[in-house]
Amino acid sequence: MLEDRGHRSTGPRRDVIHAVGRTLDSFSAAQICNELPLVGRATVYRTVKLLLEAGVVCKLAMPNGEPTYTLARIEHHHHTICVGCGTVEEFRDATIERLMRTIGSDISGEIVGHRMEFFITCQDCLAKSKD
Amino acid sequence: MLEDRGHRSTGPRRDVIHAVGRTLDSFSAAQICNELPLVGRATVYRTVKLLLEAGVVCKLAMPNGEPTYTLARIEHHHHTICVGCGTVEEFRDATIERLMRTIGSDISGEIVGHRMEFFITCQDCLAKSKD
DNA sequence: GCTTAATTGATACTAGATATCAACCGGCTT
DNA sequence: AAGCCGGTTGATATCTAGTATCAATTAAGC
Repeated sequence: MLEDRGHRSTGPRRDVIHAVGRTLDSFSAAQICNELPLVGRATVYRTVKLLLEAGVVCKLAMPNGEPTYTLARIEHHHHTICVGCGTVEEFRDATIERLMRTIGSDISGEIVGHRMEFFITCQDCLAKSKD
Repeated sequence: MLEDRGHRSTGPRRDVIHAVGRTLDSFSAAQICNELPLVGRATVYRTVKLLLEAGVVCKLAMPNGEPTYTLARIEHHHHTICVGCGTVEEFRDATIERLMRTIGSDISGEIVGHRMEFFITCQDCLAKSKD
């Protein structure tokens, strides 16, 4: 429990964090609420927000706009989202980081961050679509 | 009114489209509702959705996640969003498009689209921050 | 002008998320 | 071990963005 950023280690928080840790690729706040009926909705959202601020999870939007959270395993990364099955994966590419630096000159103002998502059809879905 | 994609040209729709056309960089659906108290909320959302489907406007998320719409003046483009004043601008760079093609090999699966936003501090805000 | 199907808008509703606030409890002190 | 105290909790209410319903309206073709 690497959380203490000035916050208390409480039962509900541990529960939420464990539930999040158990997820494979992505999860929604509602999902966590279902898994933990004993923990209040508000607490789930609050805890997820803390994790978000701590950089432990990422919040991103599915192609249809529905918000989703994912565990951030890699420091700085982007995401691939399969439009077929919704699977989210982390992805990092040096080319992108290089691009960010070179592109700075094309933009008036100072780049302070960026967000980038790739919508893909994953191998599994490609295979399935061949039926 | 380049709208007719199989939809009727009605008063309320024209109102919404004019209101959208009047916006400078970005707008929210709620904003349009305020400007047009005579038009029902549902109709505003419906019309914006039509414009979205027609590719006339883009929907994107501000740094805080709040959804915003912008007029799409350029065919395929990305956005810069000033974290200071929230101004949204369109932006297009051949380097990015090239990147998309080269990056395909790093991703397992087939890229069907991408989303990319730059968070910046614009010139105005940079100037202001020097006080 | 008439017909008809698309459209409208009031209302209700959903989902994601935050505000409120009294009760609660983690962590420290003693 | 007992006690304090502010951070935390969770039931509830509220908010924002957006969609569903459905009777009443209206655009567009005849």
